[in-house]
Amino acid sequence: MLVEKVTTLLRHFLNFQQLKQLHTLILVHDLNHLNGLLIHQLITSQSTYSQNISHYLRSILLHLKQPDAGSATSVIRYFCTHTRFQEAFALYVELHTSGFVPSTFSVASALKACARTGNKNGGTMIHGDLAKAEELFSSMTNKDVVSWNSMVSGYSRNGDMDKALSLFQEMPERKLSSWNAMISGYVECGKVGLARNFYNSMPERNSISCITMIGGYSKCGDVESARELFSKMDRKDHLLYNAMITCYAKNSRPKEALHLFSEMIEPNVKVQPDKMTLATVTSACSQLGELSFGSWIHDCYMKQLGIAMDDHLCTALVYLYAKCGSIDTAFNLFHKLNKKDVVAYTSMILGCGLNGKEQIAIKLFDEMMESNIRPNLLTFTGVLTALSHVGMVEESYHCFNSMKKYGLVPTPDHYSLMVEILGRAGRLEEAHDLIKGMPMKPHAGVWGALLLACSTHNNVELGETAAKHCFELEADNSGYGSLLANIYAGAGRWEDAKRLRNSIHEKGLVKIPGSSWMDHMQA
DNA sequence: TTAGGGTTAG
Repeated sequence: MLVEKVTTLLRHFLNFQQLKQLHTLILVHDLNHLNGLLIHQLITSQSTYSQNISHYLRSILLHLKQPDAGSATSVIRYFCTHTRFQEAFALYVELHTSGFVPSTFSVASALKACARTGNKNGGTMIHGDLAKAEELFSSMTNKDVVSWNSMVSGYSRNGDMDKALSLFQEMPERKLSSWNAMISGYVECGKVGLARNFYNSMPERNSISCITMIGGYSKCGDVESARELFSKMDRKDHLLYNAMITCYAKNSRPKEALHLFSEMIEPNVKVQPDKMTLATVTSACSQLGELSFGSWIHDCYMKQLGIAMDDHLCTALVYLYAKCGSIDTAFNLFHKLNKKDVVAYTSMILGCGLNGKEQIAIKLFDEMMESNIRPNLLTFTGVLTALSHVGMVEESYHCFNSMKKYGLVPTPDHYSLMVEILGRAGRLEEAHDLIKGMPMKPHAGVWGALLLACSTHNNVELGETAAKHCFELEADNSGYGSLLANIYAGAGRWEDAKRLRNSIHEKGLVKIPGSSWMDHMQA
């Protein structure tokens, strides 16, 4: 009697409070099988993400003695559709450790969350669950397209394209989304050519197929192929524009990104941008140091379109303002973030480090460490840049050496910064030793930093060594020759200086503005 | 009652 009553009630539209009351009823009367329905209603009654609901959903699931796969999948998907991939994956791990038996659907959802958070280790963990899911799948009597697709996407997200392909070929009725899952898998493992073969042989395509391909070309730097596919699409929605604008921005072609954006909003095209478009366009502005266009987006355009701020867009603006030296505005936005993550902190640290606010950059880094936010390679670029400007050698060493604590391997750029720091302090031999001990081949920027230091400290011998490497690595950059000539002149070796300057002149080399070590200082 | 494919920030 009660069961029917609660079930009927659950099929009606109820608000959060009413659903909570029903949940109490379910708990008291041990009507566990109704939890799935309750969870579904809780999710569908919400149009936006809410912290409240999210906590509540988690607690319902985790208090179940045996959470069913359907409910678990619904909640994981709730997090995913609201781009809370970390929460989605964390929930899956929690369920897993409490003995939850995964289904094909829950595995596919968890893998999606994993892929979007860049969590490779998680993918490996789920691999084991995938085998269980496959068992479950083979025992299913009436497999529908959704279950087939879940298996295909499960394997393709896990990088097992052989299995994904054989399942795909076995599928009785392939849908558009099945093809898209295959394309996405090949793109993910860097096989963009194979992805393109699939794309070409598809019976029909939608904008998702095209977006996936553009993303693949973007990742491998093939902007031209991306543009070719983009141009061929006759109906272009804002998602397609977003993908292409992102492709330009990610491949350091910010001008083309802005150009395509202006094309998108032209009166005769008039595709409505969303917050993703604006986040990407803001990023293109940052690359160009184009503050006026970016602040127009912030001050006018968002209001005009009725687009609300979100953390991604806000972070893009934080970096724009910080990089352009408007540290106060950057800070105001930074404090408005719902969640200050590694990207937000790094944006502030980089911006402050570049604009003479070194102490603030260092303070932000400490604050970030105290909040247990894991730094990444770019965070260290930011903090080392700040430290280099104030000449804090021992702190820099400490910082540089702490990278491995976070599983980070310093890149040649980080070595460049250390060489610059040691060089400024006049510790040239030490800088040279650091270069000699590098586990990878130093690029011209590393030797360039040493060469620059040798010129400020008048060290001819080491300067010659550094210059020799620079010439080898970047033969067409005359900046290095000029630096060495200055060193000769400073040491009174006028003949050598003259000889070098003449040879630069003869080769017709023009000093390239912003050589690579300058880029490191200004990037 | 639910479950599958894509694009955003340093």
